[in-house]
Amino acid sequence: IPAKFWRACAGISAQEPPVVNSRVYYFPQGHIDQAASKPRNLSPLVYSKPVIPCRVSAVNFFADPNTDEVFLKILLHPVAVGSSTAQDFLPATEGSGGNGNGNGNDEKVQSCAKILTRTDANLGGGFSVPRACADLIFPPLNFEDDPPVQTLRITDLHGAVWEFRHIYRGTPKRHLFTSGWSKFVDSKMLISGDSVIFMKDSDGRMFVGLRRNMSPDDGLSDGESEWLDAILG
Amino acid sequence: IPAKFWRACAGISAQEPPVVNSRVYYFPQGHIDQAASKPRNLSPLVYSKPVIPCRVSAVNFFADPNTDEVFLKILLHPVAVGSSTAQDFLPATEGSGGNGNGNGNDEKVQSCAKILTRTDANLGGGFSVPRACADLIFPPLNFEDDPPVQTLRITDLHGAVWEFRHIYRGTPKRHLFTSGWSKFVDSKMLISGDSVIFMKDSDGRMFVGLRRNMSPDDGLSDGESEWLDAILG
DNA sequence: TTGTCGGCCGATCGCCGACAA
DNA sequence: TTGTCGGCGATCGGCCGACAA
Repeated sequence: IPAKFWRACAGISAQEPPVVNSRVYYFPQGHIDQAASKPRNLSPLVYSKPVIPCRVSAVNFFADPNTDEVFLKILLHPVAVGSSTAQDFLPATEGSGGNGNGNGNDEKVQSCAKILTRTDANLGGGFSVPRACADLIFPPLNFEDDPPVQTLRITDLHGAVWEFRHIYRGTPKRHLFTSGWSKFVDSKMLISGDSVIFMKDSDGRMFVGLRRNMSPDDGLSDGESEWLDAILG
Repeated sequence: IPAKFWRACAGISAQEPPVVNSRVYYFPQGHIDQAASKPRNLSPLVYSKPVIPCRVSAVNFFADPNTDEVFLKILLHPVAVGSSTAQDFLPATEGSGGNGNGNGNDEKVQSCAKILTRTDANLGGGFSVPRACADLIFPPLNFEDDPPVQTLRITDLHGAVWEFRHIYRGTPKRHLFTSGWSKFVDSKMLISGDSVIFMKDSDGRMFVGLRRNMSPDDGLSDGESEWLDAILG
């Protein structure tokens, strides 16, 4: 997926991806400790060392086919210790060689994220569209219509297109998604606490990405929370 | 699973399972040709031979955890060619040594199979219980009630219990499953042409097994069939 | 005896404005 | 501006007898 989408979906709390040709340390034991699946195809010699100086030879951006969660694949090559200086290992924010990430087309992408409320995630319910999202991302409604309404076609990070009925109604007036939203929540298995990120590129095409809630106690109904509290004391 | 259930579910067209200690021929190439997954852990020497005389050392009965389809695991041990006679390789119907299959408790099991009609398989619909099934397998209804009705608890081949509302009604009167049937069809992903087999052991406990339809053109709606016919000419 | 259909009733889905935070 | 709720209309699941094969 394009780096610009990755940035928007990873969110502000995510670390900036490393830059191609920058130098980093690889900690084999830390990798083993934190990785969900064991690293493969690495010689036992690698594991015997506490730290290995490396050069970032490639950074690629992906979205998980099942969960839509974004992640990176970072290709590392070991380098001789003598050929580097301490400065090379500082967190790089600008390319130290060939303004990298294989993505020169870093056009501006407007994005708007929202954490889903229980009402948003409730199946059969709709989605309260944040005002900023409607103004910045979606095509303007014709407010002479009563009610103003349009059907949006928004692409997810795998290229699948989702349709949402976008309507401006109620008292006081507000932007809502109705038809299509429920199917999206169901398909993506979204629960309250998760986030959706709506994006628009310079051509006006709209995209939607997800960020799953990592806090374990969230995404439960009030009843479930109380029940859990009772069990855990 | 018990051999008696396996027999009932495999049906009359299935070959009788081999008997323990009987002698059979193993055809490696035939195995490779017909098996869905390649046989493993066999030395290349085995594949080089067209046929290998074997002794059946174990026969075990299983039901696929996902599809409920019954199958056998037959453990073979190669035997020296000289130690056998032609008679040993005839299809055995009675044990040639130690009345086998590890299942002496072959009590009588009453069973009744039915091929599902479109109406049976239609989600939201019921199930027309064959008269023989109601008479032979299920507990008798109290025909003084109006309508006669009971809830049956029937165990599948994995030990899961399913509830069916069994009612005798309509004009003319007939046996039907209503509540519970739809969920069963959905969970087991049954389509018209598949079969259900109801069984009762000597203790009166009821069981249900499945047999999937192997004919490829079946299980389609009329519209789908016509459409397929049109494409295929 | 049993396969298929139309009717119909109740449950659920999902759209709505009201209201308050 | 927007989260939650109750209302309620449309849709669908699923139970029913009629009727014919």
